[in-house]
Amino acid sequence: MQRKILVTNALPYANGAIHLGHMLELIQTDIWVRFQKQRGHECYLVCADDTHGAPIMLSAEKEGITPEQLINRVYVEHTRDFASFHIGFDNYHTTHSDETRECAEQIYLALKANGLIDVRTIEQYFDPIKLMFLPDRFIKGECPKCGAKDQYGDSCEVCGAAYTPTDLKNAYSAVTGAKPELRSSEHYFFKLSDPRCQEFLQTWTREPGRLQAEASNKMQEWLGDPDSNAVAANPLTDWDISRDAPYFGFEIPGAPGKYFYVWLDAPIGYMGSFKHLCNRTGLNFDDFWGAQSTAELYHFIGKYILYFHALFFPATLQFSGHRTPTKVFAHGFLTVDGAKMSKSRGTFITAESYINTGLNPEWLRYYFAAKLNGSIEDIDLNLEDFAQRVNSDLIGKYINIASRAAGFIAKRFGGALLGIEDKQFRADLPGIIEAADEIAANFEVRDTARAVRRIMALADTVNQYVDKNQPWTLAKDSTKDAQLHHVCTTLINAFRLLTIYLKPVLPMLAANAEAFLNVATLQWSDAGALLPAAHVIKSYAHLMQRIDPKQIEALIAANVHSLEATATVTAAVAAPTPVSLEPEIMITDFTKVDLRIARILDAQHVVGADKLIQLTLDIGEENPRNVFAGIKSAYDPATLIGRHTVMVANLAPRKMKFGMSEGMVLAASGEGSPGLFLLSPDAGALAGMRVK
RNA sequence: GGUGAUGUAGCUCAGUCGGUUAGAGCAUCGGAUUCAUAAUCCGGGGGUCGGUGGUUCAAGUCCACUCAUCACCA
Repeated sequence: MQRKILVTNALPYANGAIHLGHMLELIQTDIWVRFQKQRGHECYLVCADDTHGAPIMLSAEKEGITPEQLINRVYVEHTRDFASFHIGFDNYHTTHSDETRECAEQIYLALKANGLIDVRTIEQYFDPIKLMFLPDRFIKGECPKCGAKDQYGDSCEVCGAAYTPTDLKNAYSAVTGAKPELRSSEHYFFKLSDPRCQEFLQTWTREPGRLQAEASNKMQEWLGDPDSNAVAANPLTDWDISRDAPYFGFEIPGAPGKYFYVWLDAPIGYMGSFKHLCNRTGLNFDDFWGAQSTAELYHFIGKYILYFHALFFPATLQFSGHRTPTKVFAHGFLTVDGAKMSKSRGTFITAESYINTGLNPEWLRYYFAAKLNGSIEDIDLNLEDFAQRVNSDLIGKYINIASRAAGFIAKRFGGALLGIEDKQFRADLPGIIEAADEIAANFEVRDTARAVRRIMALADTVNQYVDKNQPWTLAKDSTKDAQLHHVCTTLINAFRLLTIYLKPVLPMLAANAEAFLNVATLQWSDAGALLPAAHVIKSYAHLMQRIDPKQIEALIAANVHSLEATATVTAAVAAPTPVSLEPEIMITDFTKVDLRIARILDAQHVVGADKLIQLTLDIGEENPRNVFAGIKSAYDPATLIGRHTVMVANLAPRKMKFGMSEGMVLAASGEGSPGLFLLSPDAGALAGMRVK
């Protein structure tokens, strides 16, 4: 039966770069969603940038731009990073949108009509120069417990004490340095202390399957024990959902100068993003969010925001006429080499730096998949282990299978396969077909670590099969052609099955493997059948490069003191040597140049060429273009496959030493400064789009 | 300080309901092989299961305490 599934992952805050901690969650979510789609289910992944709040407002001000300008810029950066790691969002939106505003207002008004909104006056620190109330994080002072200086308003980094800003000694505003004043103001509260909320959450958080066991335990701490006769030891307090102007966010209906707190509209951003998708595609919003919805709804989050997703958000949904999440999936933190990510050690690794250093995003996808098991345990990225494991598993075990068989199939049998009986295959390589259900079950419960272990164990048995049958020996005896053909066909079929199993984790590699196998997009159900007799496969080209430990070193180097590095680059760019421009042209001259977005289908070294890389480019034509590009000094072909760039599509074909070049790709370079930089369109651009 | 987790080989991790001699991959060592990008196969070495105490015929597994790490809360 086809399931109807909506998935979200936590909204990244629009105030900083995407780093590998974000990628852990994005990759986990993407693998799960790709798996569901591959299984034939109706499944959507939506997310958005979280754009509201004081930090955004103040950051923008510091840069001398509007919050809108800031979040627009960050949106471009974020979506670029997601695309480069193959995160397949069905919609990536922003919380600063009409859709999110509509949802937030509707929810607020419904809660209000339900008697769950309370207004009361509270006292808060106020910056007398900036004329704004200060969030806890923007008040600093001396720790009331240990006396450490320059501590934030919520907790002390030196002694670990937690307190409120008013406890700080010699408090000052982190924005202006002024001494903050206590001022009172009316705030709006969501009445979580209402018995209806308490009762609902006590039941909801304990329902089997809603939360992971560890998460459910943790929630009981906040909710108190419903089985005890005493009043819950730790009853929920009402949740302050308003902030005073100036605040970058949505004004609360009927409350001039009051804005929704960013954490109210952030999860509602899931709904806003989905609504945007509905408006685009005609999906029915209420089928997924209405109180009567029978669709499945899942939120992937980090464990540190369980509080919001397992308590506040379900309660706001429940009492505003919506359905609640089917399940909330929390994951742990990412550490690098056993420690918190650190900017000074270079382990605070941004997604952008990972890609720019030339590392393949699927290496990271595989490594994370190999470690994620669906629990909320922390995950460590051990860089040495990362290189060894990816090289050994993916290249040594899995890809090697195709590589070992393909040569014989091409040279001896013209690329054509033998027909293999299902029964025969199961006898030759027991377990490979049979494992499909078990591996699927592992993916379903997000135990990708177990799935990967199982798949690699299968790859081991395939390599043992090669060793046992020694195709290279068979190849020397002309009477054993049929046997050789059988062995190699079995191997290609095994490779195809493993590709099906790995596809959620390695979508680009799988796409390239599909091209090699000359098959249509592989669905999970394709594991039920082998390739037919006389099926012809394409010639084999290496599907993935090994990790060179030097690349890891370069990655760390690129992230050490990343702030200074950025500053240096900016300075270098700011002082270019004066350039002499080409003679002025008219627009008609320019439009003669037909620039197109090209997707790099394949990139290969050119034997005998010092500077060239051979590119296969898709610009939406029937046949892909063959283009030679002089970018070998700056790019590793393997890292180019799958990315988009810009090409001159109407350049006269030119015969080169190594073949016909049907266009050129564009790259930036500077006189005297090293480096060569291919152009990339922002996320969303499709192969064949005109650039003008 | 309280609560929730985690701790198993050099590294990364399995270990179900308590049940033979605690497993795998990688790394390392020895051998084989040459189809494959030095890839692959066979074999060896390597562990007081963080520590202490308990329950039990039997504990990596259950209980108590304790140490270390992480998070949340006060």
